[in-house]
Amino acid sequence: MEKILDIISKKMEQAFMDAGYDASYGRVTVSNRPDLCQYQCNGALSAAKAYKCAPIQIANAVVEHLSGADFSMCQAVMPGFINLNLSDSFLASYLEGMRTAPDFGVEKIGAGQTVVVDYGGANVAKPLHIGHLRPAIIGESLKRLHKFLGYNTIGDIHMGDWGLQMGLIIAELQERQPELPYFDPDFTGEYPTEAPFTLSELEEMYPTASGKKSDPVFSQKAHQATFELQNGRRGYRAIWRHIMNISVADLRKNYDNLNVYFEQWLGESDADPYIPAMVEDMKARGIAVQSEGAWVIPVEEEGDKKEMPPCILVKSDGSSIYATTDLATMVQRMQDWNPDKMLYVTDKRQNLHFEQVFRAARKAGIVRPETVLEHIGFGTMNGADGKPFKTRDGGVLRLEQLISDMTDFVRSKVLENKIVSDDEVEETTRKIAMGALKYGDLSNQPTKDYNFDMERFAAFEGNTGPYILYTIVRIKSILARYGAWEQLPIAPPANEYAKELMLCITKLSPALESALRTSSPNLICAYIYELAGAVNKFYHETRILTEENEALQQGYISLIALSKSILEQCIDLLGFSAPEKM
RNA sequence: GCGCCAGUAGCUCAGCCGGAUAGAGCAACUGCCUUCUAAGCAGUAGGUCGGGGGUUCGAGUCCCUCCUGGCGUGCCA
Repeated sequence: MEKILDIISKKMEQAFMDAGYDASYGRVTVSNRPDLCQYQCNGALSAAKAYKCAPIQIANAVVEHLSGADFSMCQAVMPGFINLNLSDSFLASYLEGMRTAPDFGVEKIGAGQTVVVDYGGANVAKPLHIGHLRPAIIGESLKRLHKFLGYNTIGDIHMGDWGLQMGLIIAELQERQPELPYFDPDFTGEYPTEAPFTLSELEEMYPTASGKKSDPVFSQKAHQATFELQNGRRGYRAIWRHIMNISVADLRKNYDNLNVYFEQWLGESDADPYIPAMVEDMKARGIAVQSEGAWVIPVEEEGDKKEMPPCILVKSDGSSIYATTDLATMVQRMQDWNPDKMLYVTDKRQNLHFEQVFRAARKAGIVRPETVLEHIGFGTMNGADGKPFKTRDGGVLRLEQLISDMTDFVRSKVLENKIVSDDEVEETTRKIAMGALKYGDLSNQPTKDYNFDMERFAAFEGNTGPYILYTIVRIKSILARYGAWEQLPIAPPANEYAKELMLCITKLSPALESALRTSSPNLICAYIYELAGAVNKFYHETRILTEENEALQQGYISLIALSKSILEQCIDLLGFSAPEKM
């Protein structure tokens, strides 16, 4: 469906032309003075200079040429604003269009395009910690938004599964259990199918090994093991598969728990096979040059304001680096999926790195010239005190722990309210906790640092996830009591609160498109906060179930039903869902 | 040094391509439950939009400059 602003802008542009002015002045915006009007056009003000006359004259002339039953009011006011109100019938028919169209008539602007969202960054053999929360939540939301707007979407977790960490674990395992067949170079039989360690042992081994990096002997062994693993040593590959199996199962469980699902579980190891040919090609074509012992891709460009260090492709010791892996991953993605857009959701401190990699990719022709490459650099999540998040003993907080803290907090509130039956407490708690956590994160601009304050996120008032959920639950409750509501058409607004709500509903498309364009799920949050507010005002001022005029009541019901559907759709884009009661 | 980002109410943050009176939430205070869930609604109070210049009919928004904070700046990811 065409957006309302586009519909009225076209009419306004036509009116400007009919009045003898350039159509470009006819852009209409949502009013910033809702007490005066619903929509406004400021074009007469900017046109005044070009046409050397008073803005009010232009506005008056334009209003003369505006026509149609779509407006209940259009007037020119000093110094030259053009104020507009939609007619009730137009509003109702537009909403009825949204109600009956698939996906509320939101235009599929991404149809035919493929986007890859790279948003995991989890490391194998290391439990997810608090730092993995933002990429998971933001990435999942951006992926769902793209999908809703018609893109073919591929979420790729891009695990860290190939570096020194693997060598460290292998070296550590060898010290503990040297008798294992994996370490016998002459072993030719089948390796055990059972891993020689459990998940918790694995999680303990890695930090232990990591702590021994300063020991030159151990460090040498770890580097050697990494090298041999990457060069295909049979026993080490077998250990690696054990680590992967155990670790991926655990990661999957944790991401499932967050309602985060990846289409692809690829990692750095999957990019590895593409590296040699890519590097050779870049050397041969002169894209990569030698510098200070390394092979680098110069990426500085005309007009750079800052120093742009080259992108290092091969380190001076001959090994590859994260830029190499990222470029090779692009090769794989272009070859397998040929995406039109790639989004990287990582910490904003990697901004320069991705700037370099993107430039290198374009220079080397790895991606098409029109392929969109975007780094969504998110800010740091700090503790409630504004300082980096630490546990009491100074360690890194595990993601599981954070979720369980939030869940416990929410559960006590749910029990306190005594609305939910005993057997539904857990499911309800889980949904509210997830809503609180995700909304608390996503309602901030992704690029900004923010403070994680459980008290505030799970507070059941104000601009929070639970407030949105509560709004949905209230509507559900009424609809359940009312009965069959699915076929009821939208009626013209019966009161001011209904009209406000209806106007708010029409802003769905622009809100989602802005969110996509700027990669900002917080715009979805802002939209549903406004929508929920409009619903609650309407709810408070209008008696719905006791309304005796049947036509009026049906209009109320269809309106809140549509509101509920949109709210539910939007929170699904944010990655959570509403309980039945709360 | 250079670059990027931020600075808006006591706190946490919105503010779209420059438009009319800078908006929410929290905290504080005040009303509204025998009526669809009060996790709600309504209201009061709270601002030199970091400072100073400039452009414009009009600046929180654009330009310059200064101050403060965070981050980055060739072989970690």
